[in-house]
Order: sequence, then structure tokens, then C-alpha cells
Amino acid sequence: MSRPPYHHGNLRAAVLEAAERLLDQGGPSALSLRAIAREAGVSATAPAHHFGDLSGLLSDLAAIGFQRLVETMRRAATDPAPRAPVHAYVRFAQDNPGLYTLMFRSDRLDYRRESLAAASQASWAVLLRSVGSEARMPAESDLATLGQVTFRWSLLHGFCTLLLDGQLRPLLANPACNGDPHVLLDVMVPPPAPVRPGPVPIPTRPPSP
Amino acid sequence: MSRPPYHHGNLRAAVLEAAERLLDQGGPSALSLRAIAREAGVSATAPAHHFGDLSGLLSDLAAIGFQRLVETMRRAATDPAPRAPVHAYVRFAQDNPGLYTLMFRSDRLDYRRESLAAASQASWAVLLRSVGSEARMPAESDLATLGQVTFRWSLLHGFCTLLLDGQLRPLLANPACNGDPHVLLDVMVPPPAPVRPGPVPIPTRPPSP
DNA sequence: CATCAATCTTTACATTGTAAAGATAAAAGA
DNA sequence: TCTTTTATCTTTACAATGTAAAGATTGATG
Repeated sequence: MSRPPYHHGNLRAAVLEAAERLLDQGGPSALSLRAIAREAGVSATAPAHHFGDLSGLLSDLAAIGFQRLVETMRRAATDPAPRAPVHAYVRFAQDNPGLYTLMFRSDRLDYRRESLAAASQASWAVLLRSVGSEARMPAESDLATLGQVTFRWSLLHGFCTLLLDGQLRPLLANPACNGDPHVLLDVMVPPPAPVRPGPVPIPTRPPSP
Repeated sequence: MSRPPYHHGNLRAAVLEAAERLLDQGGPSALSLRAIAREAGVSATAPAHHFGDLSGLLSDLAAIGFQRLVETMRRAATDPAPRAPVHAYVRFAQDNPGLYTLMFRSDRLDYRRESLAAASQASWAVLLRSVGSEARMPAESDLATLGQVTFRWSLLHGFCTLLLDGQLRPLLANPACNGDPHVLLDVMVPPPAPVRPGPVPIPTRPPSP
């Protein structure tokens, strides 16, 4: 009976892989320190030595998520299709629902952790470049750029969040959508003109008196 | 020594109030069944008799949140200022950060619960009316209306989520914003024109009237 | 080869959700 | 009015979790 060696040798990576496996399978709520340790085949407290505590582990995992998202967006930026980045962003959330959700669950993460801070910052650079800005940090941008960046990210992030939360299900049930979020995405970006001429798009049409 | 009576008499309401107090103070992660019971001054398992389990309690609390949001939006619809609803929505999230976050934390909620389903559905009616639709359910709307609704809610919800998650802090640190999210909101809605002419795929400005 | 430091396990404890059984009091029925 | 029933709340119990502390094992360092 050759039991596994006392020293795993590559536990850090193995733990992150085990965590992502559980995440894909059971969502963020399945990520307990002990369950991850079980999945990785080590003792309950082994991960803590590599990540400090649970929020440390989750933060490193979220950092990986941001890195992949950045890579996805970089790749999509080379696609000639005008709205390729939009669909790529949403597809990323669809393909990695647990990871995407985790990335923005600030109560379980520690954004001061270096890995996560760096990865998050890199995503800012990509986002700024996507609106034609040369700034690397939002703090160095003008107000118009900030508006564009905020608009883009809010719209996409809101869409993905609502989608993953199941809030768009009543919409997707509509026959016109055929259950495909990307249909909804296409009629949303760019926003369609108001049904009737009226005051500016966003502001509410006066609730038909 | 007159100890509290064995039967509270109005425990259901008291528990919800206690829960909201903890929510305001410590965020959604402070909402444990036992902590709520402590705050309400009853035994640890008393709340379970009224709400079934933790997700039941949180769902009823989230339902209250949706009701208040609906009321807020109804009130804002009567405000003559064109973008009053937008600012009202964000202000609601700012004033009730814990509650707003909880409302969309689907892993801790049970959307099949009647209270939550009803409250959530009511918010759809308000949202549909805000884009001039007369439908009460998204399932009965045409694709253009769905696009408008999705656009509005995604943009606002995304903005609020990023804001409450602290993701917009780098933006708000910019002197032009002066730390006020509503400044950012104003330059975001409607989105500003691109700084320079160039291939700017996403943030297409909605057709100016 | 001896020592050290890193890595992993064992043990321990407080906290949590929830099930089960018991206590209390209000309501209902005689 | 008195008994029975039912709703409400408490006590007890148990498995699971995060994390701290101490011990075991092994690779690295001198």
C-alpha cells in the first residue's frame, strides 16, 4: 500500500484546480476550504498554509478569472466583427458562470491581495484601450473617457449578472428570443431607438397619462 | 425579574427587522440565522418556524427590498426631471447597499418562494411601463421592448453592482468625479460621444433626437 | 552528515444550519 | 368553565465549517 507522499509538491496549483472543479460543479457556495481540501486529496488545513485563509484562496482564484477575461478580451479585440468583444464578454460569463460570479463577490474576496489587485488593474487597461484611451489607469483619464468606460462595463456586467442570476429568464422565455441571450444582447447593443419619438432614450417616457 | 414572555407575539416582523438591522450594519455576510435570532432576542431556532430555513428568511427580506424599489421607482416616475428614475435607482442602491446586494444574490435566495416571486414580478411591470410598454409580463412584449428593458436594467444594475462592489473606486478617485457616483452616472447616461473619431464599436450613442 | 526550514497532518474549538423533542400559552370545543 | 388542541417558542443534539496551535515528515542548506 503506497500511500500518497507526505509532501504533495505542487499543492498550490492542485488546490486551485480542485477549487475550480467544485466551482464549475456547484457554484461559489460549494467553495469551502474543507471541501476543496477533500477534492484535492489533502488534509483539511493544508490549503491554509498556501493561501492564508479562505478569502485568500478565493482571491487568487478570482485573479485567475480576471486574467482569463483579459486574455479573452484581448483576443476578441483582433476580431473584425464590430461587436465581437461584447459577445466574447458575455460568452465568457456563460462559459464560466461560477468563476465570473466569484470575481465580483466582494464579500468573499480580498481586493487588497496583490494577485487580485494586479489582475483587476490589468482589466482596467484593456477596458480603457477598448474605448480608444491611452491611459493605463482610470485616475489619469478625462471625464468623457470615464463615462465611456463606465457605460461599457456597466452595461455588459449588468447583463451578465442578471443573466447568471436567472433574472432574465422571463425575457428569454419570450418566443422572439428563442432562449438565446445573444439575441437579447443584439437588440440591446446598441440600444434600439424608442418605439415612438420621445424625450431622450433613457429618461422615462412619461408613464402614458 | 420579569423575563420576556414565552410567546413573542409578533416574531415574524421582529425577525425581519432584526435581519435588516444586521444587514445595514454588516452586509449580507452578517446574516446568519443564529445572529438574527440573537438580535431579535429569541432562541436560535425560533426564526426557522416562521421562515422554514435561512433562504426562506432571506427571500422574504429580499421581497421587501423589491417592494421598496418598486415604490421608489413609482415615485420617481412622477418627478418631472428627465433622469430622475435613473438617479433614484442608484440612490436606492446607495442607501440600501446590503439589501440591494441581497436582492440579487441568487445562491442565498429561493426565487420560487411566493413572496419573492410576486415582488420580483411587480418590478417587471414597473420596468415595462417605464419604456412605454403596456405589457405586464416580458413574455408578452415585442423584441424592441425587450431590448429597451434589458438595456435599461442592465446598465443601471451593472452600475450599482460595480459601485457597491467597490469596482468603480479607481474611477471615482479621478478628480473630475470628486468621489460622487452621480457625476459618473451623468456622463454615462446617455453615453458621451467618443473622444476621437475611431473604431468605437460598443458604446454607440443612442440615436439623438 | 547534521541542522534548518518548508510543507503537510492532527487536534482542538467556536460558530453555523437544521432536525427532533419538549415546554408554554393561546385558541377552540365541550 | 374546563378540557383539548394547536400554534409558538426553547432545549438539545449533530454534522459541517474556518481557523488556530502543535506535531510529523521531508527537502534544502550548511
